[in-house]
Amino acid sequence: MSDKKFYITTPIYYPSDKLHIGHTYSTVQADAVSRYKRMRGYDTFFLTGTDEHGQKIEDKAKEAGVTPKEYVDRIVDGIKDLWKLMNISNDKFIRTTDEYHEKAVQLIFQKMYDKGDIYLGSYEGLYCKPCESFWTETQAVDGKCPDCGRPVIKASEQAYFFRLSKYADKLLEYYDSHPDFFAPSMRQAEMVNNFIKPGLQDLCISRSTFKWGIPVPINPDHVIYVWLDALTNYITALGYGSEDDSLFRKFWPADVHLIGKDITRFHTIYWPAFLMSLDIPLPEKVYCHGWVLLEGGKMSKSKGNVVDPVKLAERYGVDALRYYLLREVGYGADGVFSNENLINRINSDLANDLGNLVSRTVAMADKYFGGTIPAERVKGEPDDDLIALAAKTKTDAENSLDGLCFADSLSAIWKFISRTNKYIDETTPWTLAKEESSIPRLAQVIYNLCESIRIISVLIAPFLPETSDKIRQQLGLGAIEDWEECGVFGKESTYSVQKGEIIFPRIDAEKELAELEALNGANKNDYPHKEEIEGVAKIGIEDFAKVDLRAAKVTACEPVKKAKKLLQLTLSDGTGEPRTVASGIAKWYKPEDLIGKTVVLVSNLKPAVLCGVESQGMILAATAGEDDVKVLFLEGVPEGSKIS
RNA sequence: CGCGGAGUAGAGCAGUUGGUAGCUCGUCGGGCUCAUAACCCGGAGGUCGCAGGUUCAAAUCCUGCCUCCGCAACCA
Repeated sequence: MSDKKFYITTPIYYPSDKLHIGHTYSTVQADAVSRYKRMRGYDTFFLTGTDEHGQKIEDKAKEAGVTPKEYVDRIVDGIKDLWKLMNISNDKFIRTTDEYHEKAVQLIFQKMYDKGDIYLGSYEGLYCKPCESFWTETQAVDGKCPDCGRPVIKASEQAYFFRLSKYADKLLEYYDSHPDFFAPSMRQAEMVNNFIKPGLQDLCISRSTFKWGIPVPINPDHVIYVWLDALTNYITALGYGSEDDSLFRKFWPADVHLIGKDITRFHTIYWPAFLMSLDIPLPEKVYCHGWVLLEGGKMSKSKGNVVDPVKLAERYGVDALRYYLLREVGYGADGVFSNENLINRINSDLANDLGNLVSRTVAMADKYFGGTIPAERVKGEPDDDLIALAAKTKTDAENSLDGLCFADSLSAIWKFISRTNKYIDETTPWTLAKEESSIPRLAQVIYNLCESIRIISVLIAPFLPETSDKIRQQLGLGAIEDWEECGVFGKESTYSVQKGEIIFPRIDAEKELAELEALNGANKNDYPHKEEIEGVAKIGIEDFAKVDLRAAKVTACEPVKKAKKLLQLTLSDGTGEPRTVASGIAKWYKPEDLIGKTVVLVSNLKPAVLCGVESQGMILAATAGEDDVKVLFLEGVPEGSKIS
């Protein structure tokens, strides 16, 4: 083994539900890099796992009538199966409920505490259980979580805090001296401007409102709260804080933390600050990839997209799904998933270009030479060009992959695949086969094709491991010895091919899409809101009577400064006193659309300050579509009329 | 003026030391027949968001504006 090491991590996933295509995307990327680094001789450690504590899981387990551990065990099994299915080559799977992790986290807490970076304070606020987040009064007016819209509960508790504020300057220094820390680099400005410059708040790192967590060592009434527990997995997995920390000494610091862009803040601010507090070196790079979006917006069952990675892999093959994810989504950018795109990619890139290239080459070797290419060969015109591109492709693919640009790397490889297909047209083997005298030339052509395909089999191995094996089998080759063999054109002296199954069968796109449509149609219903309506709890008339609804006329209206979504309305509600209400409808209405109209006012809503405007109530509007809101207008109703 | 990103052929994207606008898919036409109705070649299709400016020359630099997106923030 060489002294080159490589340590890469994925986020640890929260096992409250089954994982979806986005999680698969993260993990597949990490897998591709890991395989590549291993092939290049790096001593590689690839970590993934699950973040299993928290109130949400405690609650879900209670609902299901099992212990939290029993609950997560079931889901974690499913996650492990998914990674097995996707051919993920992780070296370790950490669970935050693993004993060594819990012990190490307690030790970490103690170290930070001893250093004076943790203090006991008190936390007051409104708490959203599903999101495990505290909100301030202004954030959660109306008693709803700004994130998910579900009700929040009042909570005030003693809690331990981490002195995050202390590390602001050191963080900035680190960013400046490590220009590659953020990937893509634009995330740096985002974090600095939004969080560090306005002033970092100390971070709450304990809870006493639930039990499902790692106990705070110095106070058993508290459990350690999410980020200190979760982020530290990256070092506890290597044995930090345990008797045997040899892996930690070998692999830390991490070369890449691969994460989704939504958790950038935690990995580029909190995590480095934790490490500074512990006097541990910081990771080299945090790569924040984009999201896999669905056609027409977010994932939703009623849209009818099949996004369960297991179903996709079963239907189209694991490598087809891996290829699609790595090829279709750009560096750090969001990508759109659609069945149609997936099928097109499979057909054109995998079936037509790659699969068919292997198929026609093997078929010719078989037909003209009975499978084994003779030793007597003659070189010819386009050979050098093909060989030159093979060499260039290797460097191009490497450079892109070193920079985590998966799509670019694949794109370079596919250029070579195209060039190889073209080589067949240029050399017309079927013509050569007709003349006895040109048989040696034919042998050379077929040999060059086999060499090209062998090189391709190495280049695609990090991305499509199964396909690489299948191809090599048809070429009569064994396992790949090492990465560098894709730089040697002429490595094999000859080939004895073995015809095999079609690697990527073409998909009849029209038929397939129709079938998917039918599948979705089966569980789609004609009333899209049915589910959500049924999910709302019944209330009595006395509850409804608490809400005072009044007709009110809009006398003035203007946009709220520093707010994109808010309009400030002045209403006449029959009391003679003007009322100011802020409403988040700027996207759909202009001030002049509203002035003079009569709207429905919730008149007894507790006032709240929004962007500097005191909003004394709210007006009613209907969510007509996913991104469409209609204010309810009244006609012929005097101001102040009670509505019930 | 909160911070940042982006607007290039029907779709998805490349393209900054300024110098005839490219790729993939789709589309149209041709070639070939080894192959998975695959492969290869060619055509059509863009006033490079808008308006100014610098320059012999701007998608590329500068200024202003419009639109979209992400983060943050208040969708009461």
